[in-house]
This record gives sequence, C-alpha cells and structure tokens, in this order.
Amino acid sequence: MKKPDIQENLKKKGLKSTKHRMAILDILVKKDHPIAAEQIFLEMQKMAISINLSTVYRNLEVLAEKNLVTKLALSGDDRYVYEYNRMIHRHYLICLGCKKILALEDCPIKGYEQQIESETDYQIVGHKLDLYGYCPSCRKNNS
Amino acid sequence: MKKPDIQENLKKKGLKSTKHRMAILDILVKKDHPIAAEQIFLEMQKMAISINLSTVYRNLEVLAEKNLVTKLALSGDDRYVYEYNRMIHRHYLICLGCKKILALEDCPIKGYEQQIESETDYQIVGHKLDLYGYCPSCRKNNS
DNA sequence: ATGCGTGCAAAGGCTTTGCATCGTC
DNA sequence: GACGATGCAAAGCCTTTGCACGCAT
Repeated sequence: MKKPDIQENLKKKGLKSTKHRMAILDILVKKDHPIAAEQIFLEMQKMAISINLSTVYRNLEVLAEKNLVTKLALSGDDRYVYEYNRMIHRHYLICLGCKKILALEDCPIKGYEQQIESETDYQIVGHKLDLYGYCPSCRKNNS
Repeated sequence: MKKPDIQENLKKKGLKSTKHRMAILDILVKKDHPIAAEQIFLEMQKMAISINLSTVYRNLEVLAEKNLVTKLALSGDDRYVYEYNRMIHRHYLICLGCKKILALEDCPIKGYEQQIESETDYQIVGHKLDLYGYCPSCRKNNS
C-alpha cells in the first residue's frame, strides 16, 4: 500500500497522520503475519525512527479501535500480536518449534457457525481458528 | 469425580496429594468451562481453604505439565484460563457480552488438518477453535 | 528423613496511564 | 490556537521466583 493510501485511510477514520502512525501501519501492511508491539518498535528503530514503546501501544490501540488493525491473542506466546486488517477472514498456522506464524486464507467452518447458532440460540459474530504444529525445518531438527 | 479417584490420578502422575492440590482439581472437575487462577483462589476461600495465589499458580503449572489440566489463552480476556483435561477435544463459544464460556464438543475440522498438512508440509499436532458471539440473554439486553 | 509443597514478599514481563510538551489540522 | 499525539516515568495487572518453613511419603 502506498503512503497516500495510508494517509487517506487514517483521514477517513478521523485520525491524524503522524509519521509514527504511518510507519506503524506501513510495517504492518508489509507483514503477512501478526507481530508483537515490541517487534514494531524494533523495526522502527532500524528505520531510524525514534519512538517510545508506549506510543507504539497507544497507536495500536487506536488503530485497533478504528478497525485498521487487529489485536490477537495467540497461544504459545504470552503477549498480544497485531496485524493489518485486510478485511479478510484468516486463520493461522503456528510452528511450535520456531514460533513462526503462517497465515491461512481458507476457512473450513462456514457452515459450522450456522449450525451452532441454531443449536445454542447464540448470535455468532465470528470465530478464531489456529493450527499448531511443526514447520518443515523444525521437523528436520527434531527428528 | 470422587476424592479417591483424584488421589489416584495424582499418584499415577507422581504428584503428592495435598489438600490444596485436591481442592483445585475438584473445583476444575466440577466446572464445565475454563476459569482463571483467581477464580479458583476465590472459590477456595469460599470453601474456607486458606491458600496463597502463588500456590494456585504453582499447582496449575504442575497439573498442566502432567496433562491433568489444560491452560488456555482465549481472546476477550487477557489472562489464562484453566480447565480439567477430560481428554476430549473441545471448542469454546464465548459470549462477548457477559464473557460466559460454553464448551462445544463437536469438531468441524477433522479433514482440514490433513489438507493443510499436505499443502504446507507442516506436521500439524493440534488446533484451537473458538467462536464468539452473544448469548440469548445478552442478545435481549442489547437489542 | 528427604524432597516436594507452601506462604510471603519481591521481581518480572507486557501493557497502560499521568502529566507536561510537541505537532498536526 | 485547539486538541490530539508523544516521551518519559511510574504504575498496574497477571504471573513467576527466591527463600525459609512445613508437610506428605
């Protein structure tokens, strides 16, 4: 995504376009998997952008509130990870060896939500599905 | 589950049967949904069992290590929840209104894991599926 | 008797917040 | 110029840990 698009995005949501905010969104847009606040912080340092970790958190909070970013609690890591909200329904495949996260785009439970809705009388608004396992290189090292 | 069974369970795993440990297991066995360490702590106080919160955590850790208990990170709550390990594959339906957790026993993604295994060359060892929505009573109050 | 279990207090890690200052609109 | 954004430091929350004491086997 280009810089003007990001600015446009922020404007639409009523958020100011600061260099910090844009850089955070830019980093997230370029990642195809969720990352922790600290990783964003470190990437910004690499990019020679001076920022405070609490500012990262505050921006992530606002961006999540405006639905530009999604905040996730995946197992296997005890902190939150964040990703750019592509408005695509996604699942994750997490390697228990190296903690690498892969995004999966297809969803096997379309019909399941409806089934549960009728069974429980809940209104289902979403779901979270993560797969756990070992990636090819961790499989080699373990066996 | 009866007290002797719990003791037997602990013994088999090489764990001493202290009154604390047995009470924690007993509480978890009786719950049909996962709860936080603090809730266990509070229930024990109600039962007039004096215990320190860190002891609760330490016991949960050992019990999870021995696979008698499962430690879960569900979204919507920023702390861990624990449940007795019934050796049943389970999913959860979490009410976004009142945070109530319902356990679901059927699993819609049996074949999906295999599909992903062949697609990604990962070795899949498990998955986590949670549904989110609003329970009947929260539906009423919101609408 | 030995080693695991416990209480207490303190530390740890991630995240949030208060306050004064700075930057964007 | 107004109000949101930021840095810094401190606090908050959940969880873990060190150490001395107590209890189950």
